[in-house]
Amino acid sequence: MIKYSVVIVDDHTLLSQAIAAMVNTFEKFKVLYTCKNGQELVDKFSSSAKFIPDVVLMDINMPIMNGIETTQWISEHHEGVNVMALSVEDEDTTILKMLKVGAIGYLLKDTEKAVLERALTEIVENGFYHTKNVTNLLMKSLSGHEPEEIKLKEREITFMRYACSELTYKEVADRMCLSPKTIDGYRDVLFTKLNVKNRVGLVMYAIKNKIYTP
Amino acid sequence: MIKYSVVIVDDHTLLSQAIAAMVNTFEKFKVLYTCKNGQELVDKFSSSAKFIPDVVLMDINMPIMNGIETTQWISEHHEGVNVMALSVEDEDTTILKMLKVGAIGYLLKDTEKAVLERALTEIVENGFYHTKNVTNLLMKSLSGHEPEEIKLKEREITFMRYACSELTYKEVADRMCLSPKTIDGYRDVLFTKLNVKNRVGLVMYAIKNKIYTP
DNA sequence: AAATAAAAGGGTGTTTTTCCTTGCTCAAAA
DNA sequence: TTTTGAGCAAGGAAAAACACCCTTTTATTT
Repeated sequence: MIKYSVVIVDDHTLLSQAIAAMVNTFEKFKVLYTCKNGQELVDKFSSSAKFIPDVVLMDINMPIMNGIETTQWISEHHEGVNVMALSVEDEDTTILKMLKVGAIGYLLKDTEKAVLERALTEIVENGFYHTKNVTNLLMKSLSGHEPEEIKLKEREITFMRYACSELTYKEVADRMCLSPKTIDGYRDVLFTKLNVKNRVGLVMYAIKNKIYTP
Repeated sequence: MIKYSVVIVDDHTLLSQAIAAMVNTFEKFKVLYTCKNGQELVDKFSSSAKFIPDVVLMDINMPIMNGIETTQWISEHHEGVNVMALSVEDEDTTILKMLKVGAIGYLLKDTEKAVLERALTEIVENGFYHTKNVTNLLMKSLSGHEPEEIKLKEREITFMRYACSELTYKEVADRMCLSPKTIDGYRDVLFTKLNVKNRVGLVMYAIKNKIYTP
C-alpha cells in the first residue's frame, strides 16, 4: 500500500517528534522528516525533489520563519503540497491569515488523535479539511467587512515600544530625540488609528499584536 | 518484561496523545492513560489504586488545576509517584516552583525523543533527572537570596485586572462598588509593593505574573 | 481588653496625560 | 504651478493619574 508522506514543522522538538510517532501509527501516512522552523523546510524542499511531501503539518509560531511566511512560500513554489495549520491559538485573524496564504486546513492542538487522522485523510482525498469553527469563521469573513489591515510606521512602532515602559512621554521624547509635543502627536494618531482610549489600550494593542513582548 | 507505567497530563489533547504514542515506543514504558487537567488526574488517582502510575509527565499551564497545584497534591497524597514537569516556558521562577512542590525533573518541550527516554529511565532508576540548565538554576537559587514571594490580596488582584483595561480609575471604582479614593489606595499600595512607577508598570506586572492574560 | 492589621474613605496639591487646534515644511499629485 | 497631504512641532486647557498626608471602622491577635 502506498503511504502518503507527511512533514511536520514545529519548533518544539518533542512535540514534532511525538506527532511524528503518532502519524506513523496511521495506516495511510508516514513521516518523511521533521523541521524546527520554516527556513529548514525551505532548505529541504530546495535540496531535492524527494524531500517534497504530500502534506505539511505546520505550526504557526516559530522563530526564524513563521508558519504564515512559510505557507506563503510553499504556495508560491510547490502548489501541489497541502499545508495544514496546527496551532494552539484560535484567534480569528491568525486563522484567516493562514488560510489566505494557502493553508487548506486548520487544526487546534487540543484535538483528538482520531480527528487528526480524519483531517489528514480528507486533505489528501478531498483536498480540504475544516472544523466547524473554521467554516463558521470563513462565512463570517465573507459576509463581513475585512478588518482592513492597520499600517503602522517605523517611528510609531518605536514609540509604541517605549509606551510599554514606565517612562513618561517626556522621557520617551528624550530617548527618541524629539519634542514632547511630537510624541503627543504620535500618541494621538495611534489612539485614533488603533481605536483605543488611553495608554493602557496602546500597551494592550502592542502586546496582542506582538509589537511588544513582555 | 515489566514496563513502568506513565500518565500524561496536558490540556492539548493532540500533544498528550502524541507523547503517549511516543512513550509507548519506549521499551521500558507504557502509557496508562492521559488527562486534560489536574482535576481529571486527581479524580483518577482517587477512584482506584490501579490508576496510580510510576511516573507522571505534567504540563504546567493548564486550565482548572495547573501543574503546580497538581504536583503539590501528588506530593501530599501519593509520595511514591515521580512527577516530571514538561513545559514550553523556561522561566526560572516557574521551574523553581515546580521543583519546590515536589517535581523531580524538568524538561522543555523542545527536547529530543532520546532525551525524554533517558530522562524517564533515570527517574525510575535513580530517582531524579535534571538537565544542566536546571542544575545550574538550583545552584544559583541556593546561593542567592530568595525573591521573597509578594503576597497580593483578592481585592488587589481584582483591581489589577481592571487596571489592565481602558477604564479610568473612577470607572473601575464604579465597577468594584467602591469610592474612587479607595481605588487610589489600592493603586498606591500596589505601586510600592510591586515596585512600579505607574499604571503601565502595573499592567506589565499583571501580565508577566499571569494575573491578567491579554 | 489592648494592640494590631486590614479595609474603606477623605483632603490637597503636583505631575502627566489627553484633547483640540494651529502652523510650518517638504514632496508628490493634479 | 497650485494643491494636497503627510510628518513634525507646539500651545492651552481640562481630565486623569500620582503622591502623601490623614481618619474611621472592623476584624484578628495577643
